[in-house]
Amino acid sequence: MEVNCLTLKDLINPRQPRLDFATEDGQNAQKENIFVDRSRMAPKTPIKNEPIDLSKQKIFTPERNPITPVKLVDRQQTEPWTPTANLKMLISAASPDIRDWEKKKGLFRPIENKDEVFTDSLQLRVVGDVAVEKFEKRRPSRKQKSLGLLCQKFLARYPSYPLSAEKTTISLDEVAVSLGVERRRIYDIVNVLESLHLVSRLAKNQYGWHGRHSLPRTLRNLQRLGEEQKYEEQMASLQQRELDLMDYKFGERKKDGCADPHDQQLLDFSEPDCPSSSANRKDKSLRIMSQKFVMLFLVSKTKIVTLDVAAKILIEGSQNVLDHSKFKTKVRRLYDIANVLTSLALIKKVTNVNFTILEQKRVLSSTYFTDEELVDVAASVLPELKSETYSKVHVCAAQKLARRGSFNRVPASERSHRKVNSEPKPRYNKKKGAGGRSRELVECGNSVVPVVSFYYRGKALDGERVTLPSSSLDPTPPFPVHPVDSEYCVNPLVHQVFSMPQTDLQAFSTQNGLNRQVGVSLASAASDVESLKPGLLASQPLLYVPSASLYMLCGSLREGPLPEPGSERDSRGSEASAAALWSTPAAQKRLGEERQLLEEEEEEPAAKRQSRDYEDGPLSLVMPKKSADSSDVAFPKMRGNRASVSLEDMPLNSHLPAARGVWGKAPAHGFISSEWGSLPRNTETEKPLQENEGTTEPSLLQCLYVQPPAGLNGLNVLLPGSQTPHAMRPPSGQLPPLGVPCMVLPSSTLGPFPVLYSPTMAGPVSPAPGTVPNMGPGNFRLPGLGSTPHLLLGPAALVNPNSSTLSPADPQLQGPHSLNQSPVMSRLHNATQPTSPVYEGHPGSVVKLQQSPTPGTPKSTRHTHCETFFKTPGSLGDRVLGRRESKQSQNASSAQRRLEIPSGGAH
DNA sequence: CTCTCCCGCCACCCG
DNA sequence: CGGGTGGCGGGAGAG
Repeated sequence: MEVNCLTLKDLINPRQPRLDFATEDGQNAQKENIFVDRSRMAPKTPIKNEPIDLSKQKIFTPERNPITPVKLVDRQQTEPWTPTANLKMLISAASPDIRDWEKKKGLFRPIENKDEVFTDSLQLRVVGDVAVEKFEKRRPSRKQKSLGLLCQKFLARYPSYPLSAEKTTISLDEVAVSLGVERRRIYDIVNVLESLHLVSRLAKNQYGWHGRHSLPRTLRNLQRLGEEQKYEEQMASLQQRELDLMDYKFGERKKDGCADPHDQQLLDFSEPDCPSSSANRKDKSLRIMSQKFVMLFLVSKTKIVTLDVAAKILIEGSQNVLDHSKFKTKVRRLYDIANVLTSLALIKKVTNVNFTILEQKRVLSSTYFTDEELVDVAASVLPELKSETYSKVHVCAAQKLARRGSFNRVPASERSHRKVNSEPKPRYNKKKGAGGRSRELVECGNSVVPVVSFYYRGKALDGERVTLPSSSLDPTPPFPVHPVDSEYCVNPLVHQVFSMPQTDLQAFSTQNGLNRQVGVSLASAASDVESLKPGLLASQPLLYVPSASLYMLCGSLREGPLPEPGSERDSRGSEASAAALWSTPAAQKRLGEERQLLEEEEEEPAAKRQSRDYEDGPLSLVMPKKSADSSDVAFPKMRGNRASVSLEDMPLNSHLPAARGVWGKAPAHGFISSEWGSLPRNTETEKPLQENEGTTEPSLLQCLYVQPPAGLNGLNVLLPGSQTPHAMRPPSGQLPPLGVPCMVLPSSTLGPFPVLYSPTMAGPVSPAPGTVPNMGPGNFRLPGLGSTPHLLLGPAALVNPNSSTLSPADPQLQGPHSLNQSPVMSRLHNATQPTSPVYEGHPGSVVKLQQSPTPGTPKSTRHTHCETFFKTPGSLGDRVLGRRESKQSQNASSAQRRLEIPSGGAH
């Protein structure tokens, strides 16, 4: 307040801004994102050129607008003294909020300092509008300060696909200043980018920009790692655990204690990896977390991951303890990571509805997918579907559920249990009865909404869609698309969806280890909840609404040119060169730690990998140093080359078909990539949807609705289908025949959950009916997609997991992806191998029908590729600020504030 | 109220 | 050892 007063006075006399200000607000100065108003201090000098004098900087941040700090433009704005400017200043002085708001504006502006003109114009514009805007907008919303936006700005500075020859160095100090934020924020961004190898650390304060060239490869590697680590299984087991927990609570603990075993397994897994459970700082690094997080998406059939689930998995990976505080912290980090990944267009937040099924704990606030969007997607996928229909279905279903109370929000009272639980509770322990349960469920995973990411990327991100023919994102659609003409009917029978009996569902879920969500939802489907835990009730089967924290992978994550053999090599070459360029000791080091692992593995022959699987803990690969060592051991040969080497994913794939089968998985590169890659998708991004052909479009999300077999009472199943027709087919006809009338629902509704499959269903899903008999219980996945969730299980399976018959015969089916809950699966690393016998006999194992992604699949569709929004390569001025400055800034706070950036261009 | 997640303290560890 | 990094979690904005 006082400060404000002073400010006002000062403002009154605009011409003489008080330098004193700088000192006045010391505190504020420290805050991040606060922009220093250099202009006041030295109004005319462009900020860039000026050295930053932190001591002088003022905290005040008025923003750039009026006077925008930024450099610039000196005078233009200068005009601060224009009436408008004055007004602004006054306002700003008077209202902190306004000040902030202005700041934000600045942040958003394009960062390119270079475009002075641009900047200037913007500023001018801003100035003109500002007054008005100020009043209106008031402070920048918190969102404006988000890491995501900051990241976008950051990315806007560099070309997504820099020329191989060009080497761009990133000065953290400079960037921080440029963006007007504290360096700390930049670390967050850079760490995530580094985890994906978009940048690499060259030296202190210096990072090298690599761009997305190697992203596809990186993603493939991550996918592989994720598979090896059995993340998918972990997710499944996590869910299972929760289910078990539920049972437990109810005193119905499963006899087998499958859950326990699962847990145990998980533990086992993690332990190795994380050797010292040490919470080694590194283990917890954002970089690693980021990689793991990405792995989850890659491995997920649905490509949808909830932060809650991710957090749990990550926590488990490093430690067994799952206390609330840790969980909370993890989630916080995941949000940070998710924001960056979102900026990269690699993932997208998926949220359709405001209610969540299982949990209700969260109300979704943001809606990324509008009904319209969904419609578009649907249309693209299935031409037949009218968008209207689609939307109606979706909406209706949601509404219906809502009406039915499916989506209930958990009463606050119940929710509160969370806090209660926060005590160091043992994992899943809930103190609260029902309430607790609901929570648990929630955490597990909530929802899922299979959605096509690609399309949305454009909207969501609003960035321009970039298309790079060669480097486009992976075409692989997240969900398999069913051929239009397939048996599946697009019949929106929403109501059917609701009809599942709880018990059945529950049984399924429990027995089969379906996702918790699924199980829950199913259970809840039954209107009676009583039998079930209260919390659970609400959900309906099919429609899962993702919680706010739900994110989906955009596209397959594959970017860039892929896999054709030839192309791959090329990319490698480029990578190699890039690597070479950047091969500084520091960079190497890190790379070695993290990256190397990935790369090396890639090259590793399948056989080797297998052996190695055991060695490496799930997490180990990701882990930096430690892992590196281990990796060395494991993969000695790779090491030297890693840098140059790119991966040979292809070979691997071939070796491990099963593993890679899932769509989305990197795997199939050979096939998939080539397929996809070859398809010309360029620019699809622009109209991703339209492409449609429905069949071809991979990315769509579709859900197939399956009619329930007799046994299931009314259990309707939706299958996500998104594959292209071709893809869908199981390679060998392994697919079980599904004769199901299917409804196409947005995949989102289904989520990653398993679908129920009933033998009764007659029609074979795939054109070529698989030889696969219906195994009773078994999950199968839709053909074509790896992503496809495996779903259903035969009753038998339900009953006795072990008994379930898998068809061992098909190795493919067995892919790791199977949702199978059984923890056991996870154990079996080998499982990945197609041939591995391990699967056989695997209890309860889920059978994978096919790996959909099957490489073999012919057409892959292309996907739209998502790229970064901004491709501007702007170069930055490179002036790096003196480090000391930066340092000061830290202390002093704000050096950062300098905003040169203010360039106005908001994009 | 819960979900997000900004912000910045302060420990860690590198150079 | 100074200082760059970055884990961590309080606390507040947003819905």
